[in-house]
Amino acid sequence: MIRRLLTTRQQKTLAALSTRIVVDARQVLYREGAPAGFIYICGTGALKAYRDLPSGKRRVLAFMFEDDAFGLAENGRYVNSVQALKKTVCYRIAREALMPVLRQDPELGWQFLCKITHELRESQRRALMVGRRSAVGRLAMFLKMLERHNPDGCMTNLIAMPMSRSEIADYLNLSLESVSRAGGQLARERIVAFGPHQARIIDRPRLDRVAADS
Amino acid sequence: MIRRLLTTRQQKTLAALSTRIVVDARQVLYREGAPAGFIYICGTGALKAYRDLPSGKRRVLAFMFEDDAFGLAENGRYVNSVQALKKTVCYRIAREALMPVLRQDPELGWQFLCKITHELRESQRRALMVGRRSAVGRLAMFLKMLERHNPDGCMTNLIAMPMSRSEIADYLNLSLESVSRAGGQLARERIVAFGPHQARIIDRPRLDRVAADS
DNA sequence: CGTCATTTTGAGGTATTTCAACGAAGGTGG
DNA sequence: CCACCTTCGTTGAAATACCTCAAAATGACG
Repeated sequence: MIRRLLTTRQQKTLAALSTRIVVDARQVLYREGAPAGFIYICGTGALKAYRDLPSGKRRVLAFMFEDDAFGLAENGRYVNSVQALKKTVCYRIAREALMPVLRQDPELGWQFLCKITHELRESQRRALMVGRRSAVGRLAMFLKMLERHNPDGCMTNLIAMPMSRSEIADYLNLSLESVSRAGGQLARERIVAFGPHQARIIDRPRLDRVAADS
Repeated sequence: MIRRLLTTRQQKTLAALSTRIVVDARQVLYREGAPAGFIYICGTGALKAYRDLPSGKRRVLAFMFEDDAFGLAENGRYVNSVQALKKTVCYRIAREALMPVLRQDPELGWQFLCKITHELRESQRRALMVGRRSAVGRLAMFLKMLERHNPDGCMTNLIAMPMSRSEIADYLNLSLESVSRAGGQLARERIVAFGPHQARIIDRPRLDRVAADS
C-alpha cells in the first residue's frame, strides 16, 4: 500500500486525487512517446519500464514493485513504456492535478522528492550490477535486489520472480541464454534453487560471496 | 549559472541559503559514506560522482556540469564520492536548512523535483549507452552526450572533455585501453579528431550513425 | 630539461554472444 | 480430456569483442 510513507492527511489528499486502476498481466500501461497525462504509484503487483531500440533489442530500465512511483515525462511525453508483469493495482494521478496539491502541501512534495531520489539510487545500483563482467555475478546481485522488494521472503529464503528470463536478460544486459546458463550454474552449485516464478536461496553465504565484489 | 530555471525570488531565497565554494582540480568534495550535511549545485566547471568497489575497480556513476544538482543521501550518508575534474564553482546548501524553505516555497520544491527527475533520466541514458556491445558505439554516444552539455560547442563542432581516458573508461564500463582504441578508430576513420581535453567532430552524419542503434 | 603520469599500441586469453536445435510449459479448441 | 500450438527455457559449438599483461611513446608539469 502507498500508506507506508505517508501521513493520514496525505493519504486522504492523494486518495481524493488518485484513481485506482487494475492492470492485467502483460497489459501495457503506456508507451514511450505517448502524451504523459498521469503519474503512477504501484499498489500491488509488479511492472517493468522498458524501451525498444532501433536495433530491435529491448532494454528493461527498471522493475517496479509496491510503493514505487513512475511516469516520468520529458517535454510532456513518457520516456519509456510500462507493462505489467502480472495482475497489478496502480494508483494514478493526473499531472495537472498534482501541482496545485504540492503547492498546498509541501510535505507531500518532499515525499515525492524522496521517492524519485530512491528511484535514482536504484538506477545507479543497477548500473553497478550491470557493470559486473561475469553473468553469474550479475544474476546473484539481481536475486538479492529482488529479495529486498519481498521483505516477507527474507525469512523463508524465497524470492518471487514475476519476470521471465528474457526480461531479466534485457534488464541485466545479457543474452537470454547467458541468464539461463548463469541460473543453471547457481543451481548446479546448490546455491539457489529455481521454481516457477520464484527462487529459493539454499546457501546464502555463498550467494553473498558471488554477488559481492565488482 | 543556477538562475536558468529559477525565478528572481527563488534565486534570492537560495542565495541567502547557499554558500559559494571553489573546488580545485582533483579535489574531493565528499566521500562515500561521509555524513551528508549538504546538497550541491554545480555552477561552473565539472565533477564526477564515483564509487570504489571492493575489487579495486572504480566506477564513475555520473559527470556533473553546470546546473547539475548532486549530494544524494541514504540514511544521512552520501552514497558516492564526488571529485572535481577541474577548477569548479559549486553552491552548497545545508540539508536541514532546505526543508523549511521548501515548506514555504512549494514552487522551489517542484524545481528540485524536476532536477532530480532529470538526473534520473540521465542515469537511464547512461544505462542505455553502457548497454551497447561495441566500444566505439559507446564512445560515440558519450561524445554526443558531452556535446549536449556544451551548447556553445554545437556550432563549432568542438566538444570539451575535462575528464581523462581512464575516467571515461570507468564511466563507460570499458578498460582504459578499449577507450583508447575506440578513440583511435574514430580518429583513423576521420569521424572525430581528438585534442588536449577536447574533441572535434569532423563527420557528424557518420558519428550519428555510429552512435545510433543499440 | 628531466621526471612522472597518461596514453597508445601489440599479442594472447576469456568471457559472452550468436546461431541452431531440442525440450518443457501453458493456453486453446475440439 | 486430450491434442495442438505458441511461447519460454535449456543446451551445444563456433565466433566475436573486450580484457589483461606488457612495453613503448607521448604529454604534462615542476
